[in-house]
Amino acid sequence: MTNAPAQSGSGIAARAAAASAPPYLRALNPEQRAAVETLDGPLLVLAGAGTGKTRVLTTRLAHILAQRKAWPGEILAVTFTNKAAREMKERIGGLIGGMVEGMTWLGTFHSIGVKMLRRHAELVGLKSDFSILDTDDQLRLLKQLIQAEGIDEKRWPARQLAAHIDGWKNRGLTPDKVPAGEGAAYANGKGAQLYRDYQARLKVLNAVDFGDLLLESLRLFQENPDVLAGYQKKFRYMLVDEYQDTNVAQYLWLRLLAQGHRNICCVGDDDQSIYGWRGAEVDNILRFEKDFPGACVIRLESNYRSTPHILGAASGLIAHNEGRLGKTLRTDQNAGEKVRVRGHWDGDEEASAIGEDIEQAQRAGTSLEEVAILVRASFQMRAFEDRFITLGLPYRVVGGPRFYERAEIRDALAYLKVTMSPDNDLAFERIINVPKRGIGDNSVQKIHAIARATGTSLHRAALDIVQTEELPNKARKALADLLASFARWRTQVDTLPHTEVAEIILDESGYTEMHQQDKDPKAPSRLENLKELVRSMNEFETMEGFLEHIALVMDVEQSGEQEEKASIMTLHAAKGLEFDTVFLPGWEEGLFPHQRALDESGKAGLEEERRLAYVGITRARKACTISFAQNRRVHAMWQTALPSRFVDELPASHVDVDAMSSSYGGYNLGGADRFGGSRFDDFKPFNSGYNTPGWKRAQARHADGSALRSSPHIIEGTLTTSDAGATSYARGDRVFHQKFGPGTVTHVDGNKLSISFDKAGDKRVLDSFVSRA
DNA sequence: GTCCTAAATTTTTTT
DNA sequence: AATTTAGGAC
Repeated sequence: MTNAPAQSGSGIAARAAAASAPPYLRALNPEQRAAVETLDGPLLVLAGAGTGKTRVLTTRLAHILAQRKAWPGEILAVTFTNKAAREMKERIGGLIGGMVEGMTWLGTFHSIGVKMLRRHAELVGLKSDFSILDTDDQLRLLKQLIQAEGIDEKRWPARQLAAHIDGWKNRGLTPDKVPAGEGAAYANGKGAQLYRDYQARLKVLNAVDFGDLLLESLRLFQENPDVLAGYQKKFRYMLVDEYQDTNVAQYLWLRLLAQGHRNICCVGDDDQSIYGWRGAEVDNILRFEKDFPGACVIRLESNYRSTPHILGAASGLIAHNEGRLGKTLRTDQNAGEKVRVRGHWDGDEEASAIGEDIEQAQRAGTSLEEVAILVRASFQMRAFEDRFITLGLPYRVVGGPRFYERAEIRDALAYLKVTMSPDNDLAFERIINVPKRGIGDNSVQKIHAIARATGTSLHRAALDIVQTEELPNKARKALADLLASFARWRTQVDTLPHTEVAEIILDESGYTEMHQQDKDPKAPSRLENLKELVRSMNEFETMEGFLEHIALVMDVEQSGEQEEKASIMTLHAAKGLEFDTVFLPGWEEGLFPHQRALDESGKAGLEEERRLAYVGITRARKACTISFAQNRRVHAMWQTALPSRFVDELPASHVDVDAMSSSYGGYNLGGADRFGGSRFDDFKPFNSGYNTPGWKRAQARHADGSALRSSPHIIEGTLTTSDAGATSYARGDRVFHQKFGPGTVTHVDGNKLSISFDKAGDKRVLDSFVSRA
C-alpha cells in the first residue's frame, strides 16, 4: 500500500472520525480498519499470511456488538478448527468481556451443525440424542455392510468406500444425487448402493458421521424452508474464517443462510488452501464476487510477521502456482537473515543438525516455545523425537496421535456411551467382549441376527437372548452379568458424580484389571491414559456434556505446562501459528511434494503441495531453515531421494545455501564447481512443465486392479429372514431349530418360546431361531 | 472361544 | 519396523 496511513487522512471528517473512534480501532492499519468497519453487505477479506487476520475478525465482531448492530446470539461465526474457535472466543472475551458467553453460534462448522441438528433432529429422520461416529466407527460399520454384500474386502477396502462417501458428502451429494459414473467406481457399481445402505443403517443406529453434520444440516435447510427462514432471520451477521477451506456442502450451507441479511464476511487466503483432499474448493474463494453480487473485496497485504527475506522466499515460491488471485505481501522490517537451505546425507543427520541448531539458539537466548519443526508427514516426527530424547531437549508433539483415538480411550468411552445410551450398537459391540468374557464371534453374530430380525438394538436383543438358552452357558452368564452391570451403572449416573461413575464402570467391568494384567510394556501408559480420561471429565458438568464434547473435539486440551518446549507438528497443524524460528525438514521429491498428491491430483495436487510449502515458510518470523536428505529410510529400506523441486523454486536472492553440513561432502550440489554455477542446476531432474509419471502409474494400477478378477464372487449370505412380523407360534406347534433339531412348543411368551425338543430336551429360545417343521 | 504364531500391510494431510 | 489380521493349535 502506498497510501498514507489513515491517521493522517485528508479532511476534517476523517480526523474527527479517527479521534472519536473507539480505542480498539486505533491500532489497525487502514485496510484492516476498512475490513472491520464495512459491516453491511457481502465482504471478502483476502488476508495474506501474517497480515493480522485474526485481529480483524475479532475486532470486527467486537465492533458489531459495540455498535449494537446485533446481539451476540445473532452473529454466526464459523471456523474450521476447534483451536481457532477457542482462540477467537478468548480474544473476543478480552475485547468485550462477559458478552462472549452469549455467542452461542461461534464454533466450527461441525459443532454448529450438531447444535442445529439436535434441535431439528426429527426433520432429518433422527432423534435428538443421536450419536456421532468417528472414523473408526464409520470404518467398522462399512466393513459390516461390505461383508453383508458379499464383497471381497481385500479387493475393495472399506477405507476406499469411506473416502468415496466422504467425498460425496463434502460435495453435498445425498445417495440419490451421486453421479452414476462415480457410484460405479467402487465394487463394480455397488458404490452408490452401499452409500445408500450406509445412510439407512446410520438412521437405524440413530447416528451421524462427520460428513453428515454438514450434509444433514444442509438437507435440513433445503427441505424445510421455514426452518431455514428462521435462521436466516436470526443471523444478522455472518463471519467465516479460512474461507478457502470450505467445501461445497459448507459453501451451499453458508449461501442459504446468507440470503437473509446478506451480511456475510468471509476471510481467507487462496494461497493457504491446503485441504483440497478433504473436499475444500479454492474455487469458493475465487468466485466470491460472482456469488455475492455487489460484494466488497479488501486485501490485507501488510505483513507484520516475517522478515523480508522470509517473505521474499515464500512469495517467490508461491508465484509458481497458476490458479491464484495473487497478492503482494509487504513488510517494513529489516532484512534479517536469508532462508537457509541445507542438504544432508540422511534423515538422522538432518535430525542431529536441527537438534544442534536448536541447542545453539537456546544458548543464544531463544525460548524453545518459539521454535518449531514442521514436517510433511507424521512419520517424519520420530527421527526428531528420538534425537531430542537423547539430547534431553524438551519437545512437544502437537496434534500427534490423538488422545481420543487411542484404543484404550475408545474402549472406555464405549463403556460410558453404552451406559448413557444402551442402544448405541457400535459402542456396545466394541466392548461386549472386552475384556474377554467368553462372548465370541458366534454369540455376537447371534445377537446381531436377532436385532436385525426384530428391528431392535443389539442391547435389546441381548436382553432377550439371555433369557433363552441360545448361547453357551458361559457366554450367557457373562452377557447377563454385563447387562446387569450396565443397568446398575445407569442408575448410578443419576446419584453419583459422573467421574466417580466412570471409575466404577472401568473398575467393575474388569477393564482396568485387564490392563493391569497386561505384560505389554505399554500397559502402564495405557492405564495412565485412562486416569487422564477420568481427570479430563472433571472439566464437564455432566457425562452427557463430556461425551458430546469429545465427539467433536478429538483432542484433549493441554493444560498447565510449565516447561518451555520446542514444537514438532505437521504443516497442516501449523496453519495459523507462528514462531521465531522454523525448521522445514524433508524437502525431497516424493515426500514433499508428496508422491500421492501428485499421483492422485496431478497438477492441482502439486499446487496444493506448494501452498503447503508456502504456509510452512510463512510461519517463521525471524529464521527459517529448509533441509533435505539424500537418503531416507522409508519402511525398512533405504531410499534415495532428490531435493524437492520447491527448493529450486526459491528465489536465489533470499536464500543461503549451507554446504557446511557435516557429512554433506558426498552430496555434490552442483557438479565439481558448485560455487561457480547456479546453485541447483544439476538438481533439476524434472522439466518445468510438470509431468507426473506417477499419475500414469496410478492409472495403470487402476486399470489392472479392476480388470483382473472378472466379478466379485458373491458369498451366499445366511440372510436371517425370520418371521418376525408374521404370526407367532402357538402351543403345540412343531418347530425346527438349527442346533437342537425338531421339537414341540410348550409355552409362548411374546417372542420367547419354550420348546420341548425331541433330542435336546426343554429349552427356551427366540422365535427367530426356529422355523415351522 | 482363546491364545499363539505367521503373514500381510502400512505411511499424507483432519473436522 | 511396527502393528494389525488370519490361521491353527489347544
